[in-house]
Amino acid sequence: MEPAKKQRMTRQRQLVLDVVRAREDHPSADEVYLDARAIDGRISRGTVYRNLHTLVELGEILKVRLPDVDRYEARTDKHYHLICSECGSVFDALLPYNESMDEQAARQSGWDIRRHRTIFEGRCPACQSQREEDAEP
Amino acid sequence: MEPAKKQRMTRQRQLVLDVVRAREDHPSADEVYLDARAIDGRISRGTVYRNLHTLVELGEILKVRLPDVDRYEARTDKHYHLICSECGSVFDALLPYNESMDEQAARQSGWDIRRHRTIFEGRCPACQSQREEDAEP
DNA sequence: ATGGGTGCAAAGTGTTTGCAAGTAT
DNA sequence: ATACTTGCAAACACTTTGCACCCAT
Repeated sequence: MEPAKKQRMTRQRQLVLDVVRAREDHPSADEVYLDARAIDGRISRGTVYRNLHTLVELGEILKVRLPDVDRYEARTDKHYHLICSECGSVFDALLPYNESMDEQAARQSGWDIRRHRTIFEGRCPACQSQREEDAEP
Repeated sequence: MEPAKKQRMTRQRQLVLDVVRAREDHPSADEVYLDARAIDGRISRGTVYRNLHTLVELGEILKVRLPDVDRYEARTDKHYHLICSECGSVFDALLPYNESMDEQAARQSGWDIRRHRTIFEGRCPACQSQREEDAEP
């Protein structure tokens, strides 16, 4: 295992953390960069990417792997996500994390299961109402 | 909605399909390309990517979205996956697809949920035994 | 002081696409 | 004959990285 070097809290790292915490949605790395850039002006994309990784390692934020890009959020407990296949927006699901699925999967497979990640796909309320007209004939 | 043009079954498309069907694991696009290339020699990466997409649309194969790259498989029913965080190998889970989670999520969120995708993360049996020595003290 | 962090820009990775030629129907 | 498909290579989108300088501890 690695020596686990001690991390510093730099101005930039704090800024990245603040930006993620300030957003209710699930910003991509680039969106975090743009927000941070609006405040710092000199911060670079590389720094944002590096700090997002570091903060995930530190357990300060969560990375959500989605079809197109990775997104980040300040909520760090295990939970599920909903993604709208129409507009691409992402929300946290209310449905509680199902621990027993990990036990079941472990028992059946012989794997040492650490966790699972679940993403629900569908249409969000906004996109549903926007499409009331094109129902099947 | 689009006109839905009629697809042709070209030699290359058939080859891509055959290659995915011939593999028990979950090959990436590039792995499919290499297998196909071993048989065709003239097939290009672009063609493999295009045909993987087409075959997914046709429902002939399934795309599995994983952390690093997308992978493909011939099994097309809804099912879960296990990924080993050590060696990266991917397996189908035995655990049955839980339809009621979609209903629950829909009820709670007001979304029109079509499906969910679940990936279990852990260590496969091979990697577990390979590491028996570094147990916690 | 010193080793982790930053900004910059170049390099990677995996995937998509424009185009002229080829081919399934 | 028609229009979908191919091979090629260039273009893309997102992310990582080498390097010299900087700064939190």
